[in-house]
Amino acid sequence: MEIASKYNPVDIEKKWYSYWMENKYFHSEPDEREPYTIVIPPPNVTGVLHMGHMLNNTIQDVLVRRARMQGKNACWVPGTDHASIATESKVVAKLRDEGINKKDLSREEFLEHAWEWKEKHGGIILEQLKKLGASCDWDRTRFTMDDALYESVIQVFIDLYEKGLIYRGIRMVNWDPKAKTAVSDEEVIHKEIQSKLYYLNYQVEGEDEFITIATTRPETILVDTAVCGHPNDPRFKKFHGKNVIVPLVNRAVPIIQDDYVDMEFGTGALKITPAHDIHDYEIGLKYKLKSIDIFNDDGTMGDAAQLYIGKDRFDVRKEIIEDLKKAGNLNKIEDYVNKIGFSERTDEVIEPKLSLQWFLKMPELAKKALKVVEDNTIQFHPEKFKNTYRHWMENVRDWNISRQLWWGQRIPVYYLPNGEMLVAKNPEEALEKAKTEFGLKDIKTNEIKQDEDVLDTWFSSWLWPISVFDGIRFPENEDIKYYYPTNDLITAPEIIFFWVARMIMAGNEYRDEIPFKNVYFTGIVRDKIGRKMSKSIGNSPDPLDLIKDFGADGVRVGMLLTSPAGNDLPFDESLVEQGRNFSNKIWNALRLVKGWEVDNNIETPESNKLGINWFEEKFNQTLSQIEKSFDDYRISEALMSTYKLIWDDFCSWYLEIVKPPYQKPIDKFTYEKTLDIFERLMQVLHPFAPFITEEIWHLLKERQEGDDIIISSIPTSVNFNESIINEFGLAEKIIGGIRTIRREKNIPQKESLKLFAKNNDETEFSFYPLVQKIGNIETIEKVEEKPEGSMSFIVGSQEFYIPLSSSIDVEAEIAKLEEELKYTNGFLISVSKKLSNERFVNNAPAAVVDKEKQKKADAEARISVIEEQLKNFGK
RNA sequence: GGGAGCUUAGCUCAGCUGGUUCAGAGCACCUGCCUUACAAGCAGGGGGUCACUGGUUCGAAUCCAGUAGUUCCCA
Repeated sequence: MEIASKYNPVDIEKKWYSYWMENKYFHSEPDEREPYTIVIPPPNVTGVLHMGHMLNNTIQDVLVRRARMQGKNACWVPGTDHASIATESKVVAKLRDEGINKKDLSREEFLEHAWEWKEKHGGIILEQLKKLGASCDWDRTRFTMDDALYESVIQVFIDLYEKGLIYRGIRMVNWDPKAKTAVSDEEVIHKEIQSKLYYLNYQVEGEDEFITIATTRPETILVDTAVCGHPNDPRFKKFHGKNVIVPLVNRAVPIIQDDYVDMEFGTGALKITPAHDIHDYEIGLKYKLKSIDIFNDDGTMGDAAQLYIGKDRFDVRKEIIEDLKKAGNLNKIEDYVNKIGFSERTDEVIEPKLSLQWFLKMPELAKKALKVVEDNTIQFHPEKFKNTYRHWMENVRDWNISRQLWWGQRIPVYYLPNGEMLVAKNPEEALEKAKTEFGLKDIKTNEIKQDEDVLDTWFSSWLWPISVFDGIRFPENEDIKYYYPTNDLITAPEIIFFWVARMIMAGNEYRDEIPFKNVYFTGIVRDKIGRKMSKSIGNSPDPLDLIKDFGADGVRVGMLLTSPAGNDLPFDESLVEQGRNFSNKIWNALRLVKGWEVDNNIETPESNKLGINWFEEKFNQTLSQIEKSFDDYRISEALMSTYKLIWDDFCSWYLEIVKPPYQKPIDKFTYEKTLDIFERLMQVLHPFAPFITEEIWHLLKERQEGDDIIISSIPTSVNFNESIINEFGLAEKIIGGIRTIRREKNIPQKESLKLFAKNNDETEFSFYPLVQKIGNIETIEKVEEKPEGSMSFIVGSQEFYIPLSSSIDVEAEIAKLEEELKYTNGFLISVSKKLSNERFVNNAPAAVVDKEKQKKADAEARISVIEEQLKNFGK
């Protein structure tokens, strides 16, 4: 068979992915087997695949493929979420490019455009995931605005409303003037910003005096409704009960006193703007101050400002300072660093704004959701995220669930002409309820108005593990009963509150059960110098290019090799290069094995038998480590063990041991054993590198239809004989000794050597035939004395000699021995010290003391061997 | 301002209940090899006072306290 010397993934990956799809291997239906379920963290319908998705979905695929090979009924549900803010703004922008203003469209017309956009761009990420090898059950693909999921959200809203957990209220909310909607606290990112502190003089009404206030937001003074000082502050006591004049607009506002004010900050005087600051708002409530909103929804000045109407808030800030300066009210300007909130979605500066919003009460929901994590009913990996989770849960605030947008589930609240409201699944039901429950027998459809707002996208995502199985609408359906709770959730710590916490709440509330048993938090993929990968910096490679260049397997392996749970992944192309090289290594192992000609008449050489026996033990030892790593969710560790098992143990040792001489045939037993081992290795690797393993699986042996690695049973570890592995370790050391001498003396591998072992009580090394083959050793014999003109090395306390034709550098030999003697003596001293310490001998466990005694004996034996050698050199 | 975490080789990290080779792995680096599976390779090698200080202990990278640096979360 002719096989290319370099592995070429492109065609192979395409071939197998379609093959798996055709055979429905990713599809799952409930049956008698144990289920294994993962729901994908639904990517934004607006997004394209980035490196974070690659890492996250690779891990999911590894777990799903492994579960499938363990005989579980594996189901990985894919899908997308509607991302109301992001999508709506994209659609608005697209319409703008076409000369259409959203304001000119009806809600229905706009939604038509939005759906059109979704149909066109919505599936991109999912298609890209296929290139990565993701074995999602594509027949189960869901979208948070699908009818079933939409209805589920509405049903849940109604239910929570009826339970009294949802309420409507005027609150200070985080207003995003770009998206023109409120966002939740979790969607605000606070950043330190270099700004200015402006000191402004307010004249006291009827006096010649001024009060100086300090503010970072001079543009809001126009709607100030008070100035406040600390009750104990002598600077303001005398003004109590008087008014000050707000500059420029010349409005009189009261001087009030409250201990909220920090006397040390600024001038100790605080301007109060209840409509635009949460603390001012509270003071406003306390002193019954008027609350005047100065801004329009887009962040421009509204009519209430009286001045600068229609201008942007940041432009006004510059302008008003000039005007204040002219009017003589500007005292001074200082540099000042403060924290400003930015919208997570649009990066716009958040405007605190009073507005009428819908909220979900959190304390009760949070309490239960905290408990299941605290008691490890749900396990976090790594565990440290429990702390973050606890902290948030214990300080949780009500969730603002309304968004002033159109793209999303419209809030199912209907207002009657008299201002009363009701909740209903749809307008028809609302009408019915108005008639029956509110006694409005003659009311008409157009007299009932539905709330204009939609629900926060997370208000659909939090139901995801339930709603993808339609478990909200039909709680007793077969799917939800079988697949829920899901097993593992793989996600980023950034959305632990947005999503993870809320899914747990929803699970408790609607299934009375946790949504998943384990949460694996991935890190952030960063570039070489530690920056987060982002489109704007342009420091992210295109994942699809990477797959093209290095193969999906190479990318998967490369990413996972250095990515422990919860740790950031500093991405470097050398990683995927390593992954690609690994594919190539395996590929060439295949070339070697498939190049062998089998001769049924050859006996199996002793060295091969030894190699095979050793590898079986080693395989099981490593397999048990891999299993343990998986149990602990140490995925990268599991991969590293697999990597070393294949590269080091199989390729570098095993294949070299059993490899027949050039152009000589191989015996049947070794050949079949080797195929068998190779096959098992590919199974162990399959979850990490699905494509190349499937290809090799089919190239190794003739397969019946349906005998595919993806659905094969992954090997499980059995007991292994550690002493065989240890003895092989000694063989490795002997070979190492031979190689060192070859290198030092420049003796090529082709030139065979003789090896002598000092005859002593040491047990016979069973691995000698293997040493002979790998070391190219003609004969191994026992001798009483070191042969003339030979070099030596020691393994344990066994001496070996290799006679050389060339002369020996006696001085160098002596120096080497003396060096070693010095080290061993030092070691002996430290061990002896320990053993002569009575407190150690008395307090340490017997096993530990015995070990130390053994170490001492070994060191002594070794010392005497070295000393004897030195004696032979006449020292 | 409050809380949590981290600090081990040039880089990314292991190191589970203190006790073999407890100072490790991969990559990077250096040396020698185009050895007929693989130069996307082979065989070797160097490199760390385990942040610092103190404590507990027969014994500390490991447990405790403090200090410094750093990251994240919350306000």
